[in-house]
Amino acid sequence: MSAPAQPGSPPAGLRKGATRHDHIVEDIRSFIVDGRWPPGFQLPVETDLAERYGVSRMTMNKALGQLAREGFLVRRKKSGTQVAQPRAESAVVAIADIRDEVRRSGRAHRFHLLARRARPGREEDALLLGDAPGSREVLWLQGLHLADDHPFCFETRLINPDAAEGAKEQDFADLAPGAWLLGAVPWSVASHRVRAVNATAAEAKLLELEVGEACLEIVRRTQAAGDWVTGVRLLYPGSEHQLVANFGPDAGGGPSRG
Amino acid sequence: MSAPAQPGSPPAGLRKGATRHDHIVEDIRSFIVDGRWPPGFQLPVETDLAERYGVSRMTMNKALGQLAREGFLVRRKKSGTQVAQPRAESAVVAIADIRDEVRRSGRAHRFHLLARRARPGREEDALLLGDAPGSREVLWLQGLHLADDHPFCFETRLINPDAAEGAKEQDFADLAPGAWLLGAVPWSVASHRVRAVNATAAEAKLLELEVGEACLEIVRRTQAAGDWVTGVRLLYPGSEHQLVANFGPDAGGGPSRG
DNA sequence: GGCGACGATATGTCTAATCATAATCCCGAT
DNA sequence: ATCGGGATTATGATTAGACATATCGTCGCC
Repeated sequence: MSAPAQPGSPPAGLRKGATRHDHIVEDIRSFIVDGRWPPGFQLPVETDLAERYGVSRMTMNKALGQLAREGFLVRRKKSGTQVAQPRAESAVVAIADIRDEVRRSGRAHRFHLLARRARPGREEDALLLGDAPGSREVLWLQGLHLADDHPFCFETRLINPDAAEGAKEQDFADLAPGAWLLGAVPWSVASHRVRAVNATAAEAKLLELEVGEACLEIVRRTQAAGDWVTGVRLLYPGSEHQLVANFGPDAGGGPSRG
Repeated sequence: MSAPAQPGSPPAGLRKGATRHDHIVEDIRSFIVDGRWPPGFQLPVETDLAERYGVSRMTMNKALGQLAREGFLVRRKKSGTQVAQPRAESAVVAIADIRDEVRRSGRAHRFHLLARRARPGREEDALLLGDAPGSREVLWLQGLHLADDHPFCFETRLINPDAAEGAKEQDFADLAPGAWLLGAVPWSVASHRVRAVNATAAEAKLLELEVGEACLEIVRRTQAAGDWVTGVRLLYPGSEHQLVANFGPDAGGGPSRG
């Protein structure tokens, strides 16, 4: 192995818009991801690196701290800083917004409302909401997302009219309820569940599939201020749709870990 | 609406192990997620907040900067700091390590090797690897992950013997290749793809399903130092398996966004 | 009334310094 | 030889201060 290439050389080659610690983060990350610094590699001490890069210890600390939060480095007092071992074979997959998803593939997005009812909550609503909504009135919707007028996603949704002000007055004829809710609901903390299911006869007809064809089912429950706002089930043709992730060692210490 | 509850009150109630900026981050985040500070809400200026919390501006800056990176706040010079609008209906789903997954459900994990061959690369290998491996020799494996001796996941894998030193000598009879690779490969940057597929007759038999039943397919390609290390296809019974995520507005500015 | 320049303002970044904390090393006593 | 305790060391946290930068308002000129 011998000594890996040295960092800290380029004080001149500063890209515009990049701060010093950004530059250092990218530099060190490149050392790690391309293998020049293997897992377990012991980095020089903070003060040393700071001197090599020509920055103060605070700036170096910020850069190393960020890399540690991202999971590339492990830092322990006295022991110093080491390149992290690859963690479990875990990863993180992004679920995109439907409109963005369709548009990114270069097609036109359209929403077609199939059904809309205001009715009291039922037991079966717990499938979308986790908890039963009680006997309060809920808004129930079904619709189809189209990409270039081709079926893309079948949506079944419950909305809490108490939490989503103005929902009762919306007819959702063309506007997808998800898009409308984004602008109307004060905040959302959501939980998602992804499964594979076989298309029922009705679903197959709507999505223009064979009965029993595998579909990707995403159930999302959205809350705000303790109360549920909406629960939605999205059904994508499995052959067409896919979730993609590109990731290094860690997801980067996101917000809701507690 | 009126004035939301004030922050900065508790200088006394410091939990153990929590730093000051951690405390501030949690405090402000709670204001946002439970709706006391709605989207678009204008926060007091940094110096003001710092004074209220009894910390320096640097510490306050660290806390606000972290919340901004997490996506809860939007900061612009002169305009000040605002609570972010809920972004697209996007989310992030975690893919866990298979052993962890099984063990977390309280069952015993076991791997059963079905086939193992060293052979030249083929065109069809591109399905797992993205690119064709050329005519170099590859290691091809198939096996079944069991939870309490019940089929849990069907695995098909290609390994690059040049990148994974010692792979040729491993027989993988009991040790799952994923677990072995974690300890043998210097680093891995992986890309994942999740789809829904119908079980073929062979797959259904192995997983003890009906033919055509919906399954969750995860394809992972792992690289190290520019070369591919392994490509794997994991097939889970769709009814049994699910991916779950709990998230706020953003995934938190992870490592590989470029 | 419209347009441009300039100043005020809030955040962004960086520095040097200090204290805290945890882990390790090392040396001496038993 | 081993165990314990202090010294050492590297990171962690915090602060006050300084300068940079983007942007919003406003004032004055045309």
